[in-house]
Amino acid sequence: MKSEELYALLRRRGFLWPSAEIYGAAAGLYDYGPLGHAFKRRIEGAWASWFLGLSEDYYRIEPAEILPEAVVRASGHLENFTDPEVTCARCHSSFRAETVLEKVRPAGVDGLSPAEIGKLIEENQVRCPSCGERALELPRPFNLMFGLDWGAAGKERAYLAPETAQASYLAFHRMWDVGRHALPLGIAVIGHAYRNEIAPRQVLFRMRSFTQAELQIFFDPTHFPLPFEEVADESLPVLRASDRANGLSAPRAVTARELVGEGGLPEFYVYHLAQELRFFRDVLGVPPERIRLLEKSDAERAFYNRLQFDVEVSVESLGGFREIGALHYRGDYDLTRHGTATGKELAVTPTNRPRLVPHVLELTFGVDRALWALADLGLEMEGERTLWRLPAHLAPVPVAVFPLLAKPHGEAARALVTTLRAEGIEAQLDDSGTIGKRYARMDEVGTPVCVTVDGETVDPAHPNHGTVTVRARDSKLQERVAIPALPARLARVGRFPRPRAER
RNA sequence: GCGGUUGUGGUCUAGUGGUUAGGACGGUAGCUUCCCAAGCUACCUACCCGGGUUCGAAUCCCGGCAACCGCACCA
Repeated sequence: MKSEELYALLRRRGFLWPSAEIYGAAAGLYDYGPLGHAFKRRIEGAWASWFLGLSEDYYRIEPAEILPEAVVRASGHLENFTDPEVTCARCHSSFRAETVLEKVRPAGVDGLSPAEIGKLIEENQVRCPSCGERALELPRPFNLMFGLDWGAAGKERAYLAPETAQASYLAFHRMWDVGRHALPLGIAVIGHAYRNEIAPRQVLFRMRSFTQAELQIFFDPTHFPLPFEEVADESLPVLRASDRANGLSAPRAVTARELVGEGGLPEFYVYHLAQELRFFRDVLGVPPERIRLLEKSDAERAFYNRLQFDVEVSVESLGGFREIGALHYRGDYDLTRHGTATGKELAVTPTNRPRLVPHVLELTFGVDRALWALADLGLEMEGERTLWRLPAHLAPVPVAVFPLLAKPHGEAARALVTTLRAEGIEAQLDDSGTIGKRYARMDEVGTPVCVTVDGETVDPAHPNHGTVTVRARDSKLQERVAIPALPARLARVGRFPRPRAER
C-alpha cells in the first residue's frame, strides 16, 4: 500500500489527522483520534508488559518533559544537537558545515563559532559541493531542540526534551534510594520527545512531537546475571557493520549463542537483542522476514554509544527497512556527565558488590512509527474488502457486538455489551446500517471478534435461545456460543504476552 | 531549508472566468424479519487561507500554509 493511501484510510477512520487543521495545519504535528489513541495505548501497553516483565527491578516512571538548560548542556545536546549549516547563495543548496569542511579540517567543527567557520571557508576558498561556485554564505546554527523562555525574567533557558532518556538519568539517584540497592535497575518511560525537524516528512516517521518508549537499564558491566539460555538458540536476523562494509545488505540468520561466541558481542547485549526480536515478532506480530537488526558503524553511531543495533522493519509504504527501535550500550557516559556537571556522586554501592558508576543499556522504541508500520503491514485489500490482520491483543476495538436487526434485537445487544464490560471486556456496540457493513467496518480496523445477537437469541422457544454467533475476523467463520460462556471465551483477546513464564 | 508538482464534501474525483459546483463511495434517518459493503426513499457534508485582477474567480496573478517527489538534514 502506498503511503498516501494508508494515510487516507487512517484519516477516514479517525485514527489520526494533522494538528491545527482548520488553520491550515502544522507540519510534523498530528492528533490521534479515538481509534488511533486506543491503538497507541495498546502498543504502549504491550511494550510495557514485555520489557518491564524482564525483571522485578524494572519500573515505570513519568517524568517532566521540559529540561533546564544545564541538563542539556551536560548531556551534550546543546552542543551536539546543533549543526551549523551553510547555504550556497547561487544554487540554494544547504549543507552541514562539517561536511563542507571535511577536507580542510577533518577534526570537525565542534566548538567553532559561525564567524570562525566562515573564516575557514573564506581562507580555503571552499566551493559549493553542489554547483562548484565559491558562493557559500555565513553559516547559521540550527539546533533541533525547541528552546523555551524560562521564568519571568526570561534570562534562563529550558528546552523541550529531545529524548525521554535524559529524565531517566536524572531520576536514577532517587530510584536508587527508594529501591533495594541492587543492579540491574531498570527505569522505563513512555513519553513525548520534541525535535524541531527542518523538514518533517512521511507522516508519523518524522514528527516534531512524538512518543518514545524507552527502558534504561543501569547495570554492573562485570556482573549482569541473565537467563541467557532462554534465548541462546534464537535465530537473529543481523546485519553486522562489518558485513555492510563489505557490501552486504541482507541480514544473516545467526543464533544468539553464535553472536556471543564468534560474534564477539557481550552476552547481556545479545540477550536484549533477542528480546527485542521476540517483541517485534511475537508481540507486535511483524513477520520475521520483515525484521532486520542493523548494526551501526563507528562513524554512524553517537560517540557515547559503544554498541548500537537498530531494529528495522520493512515498511512497504515507506519503501523498505525503517528504524522503529534501537538498542544502545551507552557505557557510563550519561551518569558520569551528569555527575561531573552537578558535582554529585552518582556512583553506587550495590549490596555485596564493589562501588561503581553503573553502565546503561538503552532500549528505545518509537511508538508512532510502530503504529504506522503495523497498519502498513496488517492491512490487506481483498477486492472490496479491507482486512486488517492485527494481533488480537493490539486491536483498538477488541470486541464488537451487533444486533442482527436494530429494532427487535437492539435491546438484547445493548444488555450484552453491558455484561461484557462488567467483565472487563471493552466491547463496542454497532447497530447502524446492515450486518454485512458492520462486519466490513470492523474488519477494516482489525477487530478480531464480532458477536451478533439474532432472533434465535431472544426467542425463548428456540433451541438456540441465549446463544449468540461469534465471528472470527480472518476466517469469517461463525459459531454459536452461550452468553454465559462468552466472557471466558473473550478474556484472552486483550491479554498482552509476557517475556517469561510467570513464576 | 532549496527546487519541482499539487490543493474541490469524511474519502476518491468532474468541473479551466458566469454551473442550483456534478458523480461515486461514505454517513444519518426510514422501509425491507436482513449473518458478510444488497435494494429503495430522503437527508448530510466541499472549492486550503489571505490579498489582487475583473462587472463577475473554484478557475487567472501574488503571498502564505499544507501535502507529494527530488536534494539536504534526521546528535
